[in-house]
Amino acid sequence: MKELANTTRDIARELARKYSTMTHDELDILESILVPMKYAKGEMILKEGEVCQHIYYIDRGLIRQFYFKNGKELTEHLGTDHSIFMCIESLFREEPTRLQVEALEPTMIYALPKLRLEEVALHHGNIQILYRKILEESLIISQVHADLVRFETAQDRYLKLCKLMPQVVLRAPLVYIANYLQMTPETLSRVRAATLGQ
Amino acid sequence: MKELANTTRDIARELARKYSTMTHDELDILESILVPMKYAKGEMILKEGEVCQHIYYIDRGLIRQFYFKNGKELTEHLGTDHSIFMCIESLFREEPTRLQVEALEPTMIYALPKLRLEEVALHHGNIQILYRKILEESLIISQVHADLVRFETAQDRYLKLCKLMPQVVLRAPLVYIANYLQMTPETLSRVRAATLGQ
DNA sequence: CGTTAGTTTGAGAGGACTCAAAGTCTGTGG
DNA sequence: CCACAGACTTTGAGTCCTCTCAAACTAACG
Repeated sequence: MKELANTTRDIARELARKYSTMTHDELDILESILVPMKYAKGEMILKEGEVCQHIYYIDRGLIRQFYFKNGKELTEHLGTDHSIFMCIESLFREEPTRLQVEALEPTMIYALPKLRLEEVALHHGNIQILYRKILEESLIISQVHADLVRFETAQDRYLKLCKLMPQVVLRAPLVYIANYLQMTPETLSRVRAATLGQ
Repeated sequence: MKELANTTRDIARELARKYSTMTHDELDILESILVPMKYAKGEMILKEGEVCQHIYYIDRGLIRQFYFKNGKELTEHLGTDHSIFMCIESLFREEPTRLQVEALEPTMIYALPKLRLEEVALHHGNIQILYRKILEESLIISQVHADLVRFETAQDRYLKLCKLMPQVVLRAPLVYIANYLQMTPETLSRVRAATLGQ
């Protein structure tokens, strides 16, 4: 248990450093609301119909968020070490998700419960700022992803993703990368074959 | 001037109602930081290279956000009455925008200066909540738009936009709607011709 | 070491693009 | 109030990228 507690503090520090600054008290509070969660490869982190109540921070691992559209599974997001994800509509509207989340590797997550985070944000300026920065960063990421797929050929989308998220490209199965880039697995396979030199 | 002040209060109430609740004091503060701005058709609201310092609330009018990519103008967003927009990367990173904003109709805007908003959010819980809800809503909207263009034919994208933003479809020039939906103007024109019955 | 999931390769079809030209609308000035 | 210039939209023809369907191949896991 000692070791777990230490790690939780590490993550609190990591979050503080990335998104804000913290007094010792605030760091204690942040640490106290973090929830460590461990998932095996293939395990579901959030299933359709559940309500998302956390902002998730991936310590180590790989996840995909996906949903069904016209009977097909679409990949909304791929996330890896040291990044944030959440099921936006479910989290903020407190409704059941359409977005499901699956661990593609053994994955260690530290979750911030939204309700607790909002409580402490009211009285602790730096945590308020942390929460806001997390939302801001998510907005920027969604904008960058939108740009990634806008008016680009399949090949260019892939090459840009390689630069933007090299870890994801190396570690995620081709099907999900293809899906995330809005192309079929066949097309991505051909793009890769054509790209080998570059 | 009397009339302008009244209108500013109206907008403060509108924002309070949409995004949070407010004490009288908080409503006064919110009103005091709102900046009314008026633009003629075709006028630029934000030019490339300027730093976005406000969250904009459209009282009446129509705007488009666009940027250049591979020498072409791409429409990132179309916004109309009673909606929020901002140049996300510029606003949060305090960098010059790549995103420009143009008024497509005579447009009345009330702007929230980010710096002032952050100041008052630190000490006024309801304004903090308002700010957060605005960010949350923006995230949801960007997700909905991402879904709109994912694995859909040109025709389906258009039909869905008609349901989602009918005012925009009625009032914006075809070129920008086409661009926003990730198709050429020619394609949208053909889609419309094929859709007349429906 | 077999079974199944995941990836590659092939052939053919189709949606959306490009380039080009004609047609229509809008607003300004005579 | 009409005429004209410029902007916007429509229509056409041909091409190409990506999709679909199908089958072979490879890798991963028990």
